Amino acid sequence: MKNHSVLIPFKKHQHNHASCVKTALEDAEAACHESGLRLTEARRQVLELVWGSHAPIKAYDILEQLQVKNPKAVPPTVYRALEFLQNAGLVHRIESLNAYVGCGSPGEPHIGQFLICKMCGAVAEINEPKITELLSEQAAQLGFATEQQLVELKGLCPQCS
Amino acid sequence: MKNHSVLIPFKKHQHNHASCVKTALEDAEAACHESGLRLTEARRQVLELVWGSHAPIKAYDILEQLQVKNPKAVPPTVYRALEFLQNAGLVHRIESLNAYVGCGSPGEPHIGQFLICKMCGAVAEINEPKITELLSEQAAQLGFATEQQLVELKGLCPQCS
DNA sequence: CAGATGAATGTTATGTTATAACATAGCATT
DNA sequence: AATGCTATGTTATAACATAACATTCATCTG
Repeated sequence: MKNHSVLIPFKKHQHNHASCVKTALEDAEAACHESGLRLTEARRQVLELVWGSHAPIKAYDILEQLQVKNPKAVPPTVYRALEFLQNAGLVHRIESLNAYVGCGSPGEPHIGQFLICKMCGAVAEINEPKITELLSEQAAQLGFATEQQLVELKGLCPQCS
Repeated sequence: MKNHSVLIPFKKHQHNHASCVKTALEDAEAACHESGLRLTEARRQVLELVWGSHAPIKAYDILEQLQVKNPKAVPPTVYRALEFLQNAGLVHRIESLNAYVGCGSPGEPHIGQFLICKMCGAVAEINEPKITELLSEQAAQLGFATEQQLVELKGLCPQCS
């Protein structure tokens, strides 16, 4: 029984990484075209690097890799691209790691919940309305009007536990 | 009807800040004595500064205030104290703000959930088992064994909304 | 197609957050 | 007093992020 709320499942070791990145980039192109956003070369390259690592990747690691193809890349280059990609709903920032992951449902802004494996670093993104609703509801009982939710769970993924 | 799961409620403007800090420090002393931990002067001072600000306070702001009383304080002074206080369950780090708040139930390690007001910066800490359980449960359905939970909601507190 | 406009990128510098690594001091037990 | 452990002092630097201003590029408009 497939759980449709899983946006990025934990990956099997053997999955075809190259084609999975390719698909993500094509989806991103489509989503940007759809909404009139410009997925420029710099942005596309950063997105490719983010997807290239299934574990969350840090800004300066992106920078280092980016500099191979683009020697004049500097921190603002990366942070600007990441900002764009986050606004476009193409990547998420993992607050507890200062790192970034590709988003599982590009183009549709949504509330993501993240499961982060302490052992292998893999991340799964889920979008479980039950969680979202319970959180908003509990907050509302205290008179708090929720605008953003941050949910990050750390533990062991199926393969590591 | 009081909700016992609220560990640190949003404060009224008029509450007696000084006595509220004093109580927190006394509780901390007691909790440390209980568990054989040493609440040294440096640690006590940092804890006092954290409680002195009801909004989350940043490490370098703590440092600046600490230096008034202790001119040789440097970043490691503060970060070591904060690490101790976190392990002792006396303060929590708010990941999305890189800042720290006093813990509402000192000494008892627990999973805290935070409501953060975007307007005034106030934070409320709750500990709602329903949330904790739902998160663990949903994760478990994907074969993920949760060890830590991070829940931070941003929005407007009762006074600001 | 020339010129205007705004978005994107280049560039330099710096701000902010956090830790490594090693030396010294303080405290508790023998 | 000698030992060993915990805490603190000290210096330096690592890691993360943005400000501010200059330049280039794409797109539109007349």
